Amino acid sequence: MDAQPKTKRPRGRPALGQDVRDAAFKACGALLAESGLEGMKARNVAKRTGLSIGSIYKMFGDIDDLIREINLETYALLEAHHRSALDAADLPESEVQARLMVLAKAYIEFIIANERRWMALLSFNRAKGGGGKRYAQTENALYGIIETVLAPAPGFADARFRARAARALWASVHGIVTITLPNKAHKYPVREAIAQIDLIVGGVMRDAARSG
Amino acid sequence: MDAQPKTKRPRGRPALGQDVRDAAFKACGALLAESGLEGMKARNVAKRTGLSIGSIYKMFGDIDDLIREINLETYALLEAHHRSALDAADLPESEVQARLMVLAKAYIEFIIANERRWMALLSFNRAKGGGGKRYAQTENALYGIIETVLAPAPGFADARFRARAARALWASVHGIVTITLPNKAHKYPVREAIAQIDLIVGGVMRDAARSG
DNA sequence: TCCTGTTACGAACATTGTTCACTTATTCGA
DNA sequence: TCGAATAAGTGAACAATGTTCGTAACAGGA
Repeated sequence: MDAQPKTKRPRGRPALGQDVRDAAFKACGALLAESGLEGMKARNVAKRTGLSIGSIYKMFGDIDDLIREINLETYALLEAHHRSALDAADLPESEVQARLMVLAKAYIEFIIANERRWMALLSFNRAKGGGGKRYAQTENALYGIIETVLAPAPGFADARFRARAARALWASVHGIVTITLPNKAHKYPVREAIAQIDLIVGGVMRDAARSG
Repeated sequence: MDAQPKTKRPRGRPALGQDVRDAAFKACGALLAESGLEGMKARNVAKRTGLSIGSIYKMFGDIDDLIREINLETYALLEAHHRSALDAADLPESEVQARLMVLAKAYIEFIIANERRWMALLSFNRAKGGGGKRYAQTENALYGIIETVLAPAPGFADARFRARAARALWASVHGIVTITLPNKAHKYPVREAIAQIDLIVGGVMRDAARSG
């Protein structure tokens, strides 16, 4: 039901529909994947979608808003990728360290598969600050995954400690991946990143288990 | 001696001297500190120094080159700050974990005191890639400090392992600081960052001591 | 004094974000 | 059926900024 909206259209030229907006947004994603933020110019998006510059501005506000929206999508994709990797690994919940490594590797995979998207997110956030509440929400979702994985481990019974550890571990993985993957000094940057992550995660987990 | 250069000036209009270049570079630093990369426009630098735009381009190549040079200076300042903090703390070399925490706190202090400089470094490097060999060199100097501090700790005798651990720890601290300090969710972001760092560093150090 | 080579200068160009007066498409009322 | 009203799309035009390059300024030599 309610396939046809009961609200009569007001008079005036018909507005561009959600479908057009979606197409334009998709075009942005394609542009980003092809040539990074450099390629995501208002005029490029307009050309791709057959719209005028003015319409792009009507739909997305200014370019920064558009980039924030793309970045939000990137976060969502990242979260989805993490969840599906964890599902696919199908490890018992007691295998906490192994499950954390699955997440870390999923992060690396995601970055490699979505390099420009990821760079766009980082560089934009550094330069102009994050996107407020909606960003924070998505970040918390990510931390939530880690907290859940961490829960059964010995030494992580306290929820407050677990929350802090989840954030610390996530940030550490993020730092390692951010610094190591683009570093040309390593012949196998992925291996090196994983080794470093293993060093940190292993250390923290074993220590918590013993001191717990 | 050799106060006056023996090489006669070639004919032609006198070139802008190194002193002018230094002044212009300093002006860039001031501009950066005042208003971030946004303020470091070619025209602003020209106005500040009383030079023409053309001269700025002659001296620094394009704007990206200029930013890379500023970033290189930032790295150097950071390294100096680390070294002096370590000296000032005056802890025995055996107090490895405490000395690592001194370094981490020095990092935090530096970021707070040089917020825009630091953001410029990160966002530019994310967006356009680092500055090649000279960057790598300075980064290695930073890792070198940590390796040195790490050396006396039990479990870090192997040089290769120590090098990896130094990079992993540095990256972790970097990640934590990068994510936590700008995060408005925390009432005391500095304390939170230090607590997270302590969790990671403490875990890794104690684990290494036990696993030998 | 004039010539020549070097360098600084800044007007001019290209690109890109952004706005807004105008055109277009549609509905409503007569 | 038609014109008025109105909402929305359009793209020329503006502003800011990176970058280039023809020209003027300057210093040494003839």
